[in-house]
Amino acid sequence: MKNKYKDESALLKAIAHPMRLKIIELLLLELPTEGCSVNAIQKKLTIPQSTISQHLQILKNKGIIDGSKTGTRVCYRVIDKRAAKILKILKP
Amino acid sequence: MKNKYKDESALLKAIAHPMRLKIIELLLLELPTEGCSVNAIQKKLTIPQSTISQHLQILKNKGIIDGSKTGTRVCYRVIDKRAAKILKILKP
DNA sequence: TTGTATTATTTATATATTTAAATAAAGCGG
DNA sequence: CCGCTTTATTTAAATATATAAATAATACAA
Repeated sequence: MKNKYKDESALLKAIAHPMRLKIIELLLLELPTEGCSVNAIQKKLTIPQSTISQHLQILKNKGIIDGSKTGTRVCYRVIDKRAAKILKILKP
Repeated sequence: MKNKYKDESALLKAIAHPMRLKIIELLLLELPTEGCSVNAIQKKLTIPQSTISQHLQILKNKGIIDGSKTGTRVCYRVIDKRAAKILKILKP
């Protein structure tokens, strides 16, 4: 049977968290001017680094973001178009 | 502080379930020809009535759907435009 | 009124998610 | 090499979610 919405719900579930929505917003909007590193994200939010890394891994595992490492830093960016579209619907 | 994404994540979380996505799809697409009652929904899916009712209450509590009762039946319909838009993004 | 159909709620259990601290790993500067 | 910075992972505990059975509530029909 088709139309089981398994993948789709997994995508939504990964996005459906206040912190992760905020992270996606940061990566979409402030990535050009400010940084895209974990550290840059952490400076914006007020939560421990490990928590941020964990959220980033959740997003990465679903293919919503991707990270490119240079030195010790990792620059994350949003690669799933649907995530960006959904964010625009939520905050038009 | 603004932009906490609390409401937005609650909306997504309510939608982020295979069964609930399917229910929303049914209500959006088959509501004209087929029925919009809990029973009509149950005939499409293969899960117990109580489970469907519970999913419907979750969607209703977030204002995603609304139900109008006539007799013993309740006709549900999607009232949140964002939910419909998100579904269209997921299944274009 | 009695029974039947439809939907909602309660209860219990299993599973998943969230969080932060602690620790590990990996690269760079001195 | 040593210490520092940056990021990831593991662990444990708290909280939330999902599921189905059982039960309740309601309206209608006979």
